[in-house]
Amino acid sequence: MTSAARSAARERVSIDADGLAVSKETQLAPVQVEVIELFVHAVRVLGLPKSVGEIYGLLFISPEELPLDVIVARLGISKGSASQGLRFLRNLGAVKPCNIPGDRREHFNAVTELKKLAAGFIGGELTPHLESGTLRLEKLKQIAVADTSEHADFFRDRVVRLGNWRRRGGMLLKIVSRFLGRTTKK
Amino acid sequence: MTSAARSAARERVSIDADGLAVSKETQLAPVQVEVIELFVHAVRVLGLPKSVGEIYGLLFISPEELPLDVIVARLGISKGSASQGLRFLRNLGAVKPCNIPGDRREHFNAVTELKKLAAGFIGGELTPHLESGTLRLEKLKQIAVADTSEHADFFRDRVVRLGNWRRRGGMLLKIVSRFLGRTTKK
DNA sequence: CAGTTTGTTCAATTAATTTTGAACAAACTT
DNA sequence: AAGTTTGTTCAAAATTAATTGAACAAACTG
Repeated sequence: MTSAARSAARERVSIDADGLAVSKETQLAPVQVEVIELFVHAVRVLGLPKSVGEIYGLLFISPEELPLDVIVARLGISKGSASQGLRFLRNLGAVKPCNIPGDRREHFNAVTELKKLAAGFIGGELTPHLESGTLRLEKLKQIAVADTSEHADFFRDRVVRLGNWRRRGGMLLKIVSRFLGRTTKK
Repeated sequence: MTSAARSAARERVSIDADGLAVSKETQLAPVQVEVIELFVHAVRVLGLPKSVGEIYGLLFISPEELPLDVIVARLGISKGSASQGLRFLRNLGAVKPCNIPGDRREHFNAVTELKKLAAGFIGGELTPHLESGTLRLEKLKQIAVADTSEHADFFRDRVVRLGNWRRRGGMLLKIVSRFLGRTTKK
């Protein structure tokens, strides 16, 4: 496709009632639109940008792997957003690149096993924060033992409590991973 | 304290290296500054505003209950922020109001049991999202059964998978609550 | 009751985050 | 090698979220 042809296609893009881009060439099925919206809401809860939800949602509800420029066209987002969103999702292990014979473009598949998604999110987003919290806590202990104020005992008590919270937080992440690893019926 | 006296106090407020307000009258101990910073980072991870972390952190590391205007003075935040932050924390059950005899102002205590905090956060922030997700999913099922496209089977498969995710998410919240309810040693 | 204290609300401001798009580089094609 | 495709980067623009502060109401006080 020449860049002129691409501009022509762009001009036919319109925005539907829910804010998703649609056009003759890139039309999404109603189910797809709905699933993408669901993921946009879900990633908001996790504190991730909308575009990440759109991209993952589109891949999740697409029967075949998609290259970057198709994602851009179907969602009506910028190439930059798509590139960054895909990198993020790839780092988390939420999408997998795959090669399509006879096509130079890198295609992407959604990883749909909840266990893998959770493991990626825990390892990529949660654990780093927990670890930086651990560092802060060490610093805090130093400061607390050095404190000689009237309230030193109270302060040290609180710092101990924070240590307990952190330990339980770490245990929780393990429990969550283990639970999601099981293939539960019922 | 007259409003003139308050302005005078305000003028002596300065900003330290870490951005926390300090002054002769409202100086925070180094441990306190550190704990507040720790909470600011923690609430960021949870997707809550900085001011909420500051307020909770201050109450957590204060030996006595504090009224709104003292929180405002010690943190150097606006009365509006403090009022909204306290309402949020109170709704979550993370702080408790209490009466101090001979003082008309409402004072606040931090709730420091991890179980209670988690229960409040799960009930106040997570469950509502899970429930709105449930509604979306119902709508999605409707659309999926009505789909007659080439990919109808694939779509229905995915919708079933989302239903499984949601069910497991609900179970997870219960497991987390149960775990944090236990008083675990080691 | 007139004045003060206490706390809430909300429109405007400020700050933080996300998205865009154009410039660029690398890999391929003819 | 010149041109095309594919994808990345990053400064600027747009969007979204948080904070401020002034206006307000309610509850008290003398």
